[in-house]
Amino acid sequence: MVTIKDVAKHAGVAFKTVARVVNNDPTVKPENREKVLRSVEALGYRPNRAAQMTRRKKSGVIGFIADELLRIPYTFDLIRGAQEMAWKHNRELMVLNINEHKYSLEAAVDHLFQHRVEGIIYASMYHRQVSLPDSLTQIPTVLANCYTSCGRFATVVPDEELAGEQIVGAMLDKGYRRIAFLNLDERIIAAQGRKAGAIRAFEKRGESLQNLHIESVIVEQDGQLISRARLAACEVIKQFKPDAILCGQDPMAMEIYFVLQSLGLKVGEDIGIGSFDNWDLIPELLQPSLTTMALPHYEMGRWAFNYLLDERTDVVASKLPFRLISRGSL
Amino acid sequence: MVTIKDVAKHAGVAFKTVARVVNNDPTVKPENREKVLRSVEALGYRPNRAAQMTRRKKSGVIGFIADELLRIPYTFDLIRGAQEMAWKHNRELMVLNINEHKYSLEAAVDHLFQHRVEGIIYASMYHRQVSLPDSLTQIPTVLANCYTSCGRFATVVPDEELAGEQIVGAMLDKGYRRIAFLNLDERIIAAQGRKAGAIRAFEKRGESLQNLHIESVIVEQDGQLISRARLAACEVIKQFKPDAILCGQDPMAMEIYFVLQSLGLKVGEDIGIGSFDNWDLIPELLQPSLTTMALPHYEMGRWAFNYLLDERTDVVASKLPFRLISRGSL
DNA sequence: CTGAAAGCGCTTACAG
DNA sequence: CTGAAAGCGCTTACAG
Repeated sequence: MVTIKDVAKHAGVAFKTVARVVNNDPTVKPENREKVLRSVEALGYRPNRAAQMTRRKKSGVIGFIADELLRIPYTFDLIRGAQEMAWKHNRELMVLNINEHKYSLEAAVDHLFQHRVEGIIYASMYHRQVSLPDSLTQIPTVLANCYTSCGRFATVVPDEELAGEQIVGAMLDKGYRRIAFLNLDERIIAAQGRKAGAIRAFEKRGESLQNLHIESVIVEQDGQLISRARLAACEVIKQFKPDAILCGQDPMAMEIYFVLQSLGLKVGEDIGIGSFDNWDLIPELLQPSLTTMALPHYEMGRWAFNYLLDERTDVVASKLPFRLISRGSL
Repeated sequence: MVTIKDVAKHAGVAFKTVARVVNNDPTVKPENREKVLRSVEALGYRPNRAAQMTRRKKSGVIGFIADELLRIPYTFDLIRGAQEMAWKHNRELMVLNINEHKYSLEAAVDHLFQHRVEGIIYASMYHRQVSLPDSLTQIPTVLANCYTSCGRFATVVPDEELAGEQIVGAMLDKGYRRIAFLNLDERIIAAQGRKAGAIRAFEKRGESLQNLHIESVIVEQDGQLISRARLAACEVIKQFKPDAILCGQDPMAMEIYFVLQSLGLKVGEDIGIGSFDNWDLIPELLQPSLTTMALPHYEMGRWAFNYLLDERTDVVASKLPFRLISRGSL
């Protein structure tokens, strides 16, 4: 590979001058700069990042540990958000996927330490509590889409409660009066927050809570998710008679569309449907297309990166809002 | 940060001895090895990868360039496949997402060269032709899920034709006789191959091609994908009267399920449904669940990495088979 | 089995 | 504005 010395010889200057040009040091005679630039071009020189890192004693690398417990399409936006910031600020993002079988979290952290990362983003694929090794306290660390019980790390998570309030508020504002919320498992933090938000929306508007039915229809049993969404929808329609249904996630909404079609009910006309996630193609593919609360994964990725970039050390718990995407189902 | 010299002082040996222990050089007295290991543990020493790379003149890094034209959930398996191999062989995988707006391909390649990558995997998110800068010929490069017209690079792609033959063959073997294939845009290589495979399945079994209807129902117009899947399904059911429908992708199959339900037809009983992709949750969420051909993204990621690992230079065009996932719809 | 010297490709710190 | 020297934390090559 061509080095700084090769370029120097080719350009007829000292290798230090080449280093100056490559690092945009302004104190180089324009004439020499030109010469060097031409040689760089001619030889195809590119600085050796490993050597730079060694000498500078700064890696410029931020580690990103992603747990792969679930495979949810939009979660990749967390990585994307961080990566775009990294690119913009000329930093490296070193992404490591961990999962129980293949790599331990410890091994991932060790790996990142070997690369002398200047900060670590630990991101969970769904909003939940995690527990992390103590070694992470040695280095600036942010948690994205998750939190620890110890409370020693800065975190950024979706504002579940606000999301619940917003979507239910939007439904009420559209004139829907009787809302059935088919929620996720209430042991999940998301389900708790959204439930509280839904109730708050009713209370703020002085609506009677008699007109709000909340029920968990996806529950975890023995490590498996069991959905009784279709059955629950049938029952709730018959007994509670909602004029709108709020679904805990878009895939569930898809199932509800099937139920409604089988009952001869038209979404957006006979009954309104709202949901959470903005899950891949599903919202656009349904007819009518699905109004849903998009998770702020991209924004969380950015937030986490910027926290590290700004060299912050405050232990904040930042909550980012969802984005209401209005389509035809409400 | 603690260095090899700190450890040496702490252990009372020469720093070279520490290096030997860290690199598992067997020619170290067990006694000294113990001493060093204890000091490594006590001081929390971890080798500095940048310094190792600099001196070894080997980066151990493989670059992975991912085009993000589309956001298809399972495409992440391409990265996963490569990453797991990298981990296993103690290599680094440096993943760079490119997209038209943010980073140019050139910039990504330049970035990878700065890191002295020992090989590059260029992966496309859907099977298509790409064009790549000449600079990539300077370094071992494999294309995954894509190919160039120049034919200078090794490639690994899904075997579209075999997939078409397998799924249609499976349908025929189950006793379905009249099959409507609602294909993707035929300008897409996947659609071409699958069509040829479907025809071959009929021919191999001596079935009349009168009983195979193939039609493209998702087409690109002005850069936008237009799906007329629902309409086309209605028409084809009325006119061609198939006993099974093969869908070009799982999201389309979902739409067809809605159509069939509205027509009072039961999937798996009145009519069989097959599909391609194994797209995220969709196949499992449909009732009955969807039989589909899973794309070999994970396998392509592994294949590409192994090609580079084995230091191959042959310009092969490897085709990997899909996996038939049998569920309730056939 | 161990160690002192030289060197990887850069940057830092300093002299001119 | 330019350059020679020293050094980053390791590995290589060699001597003992």
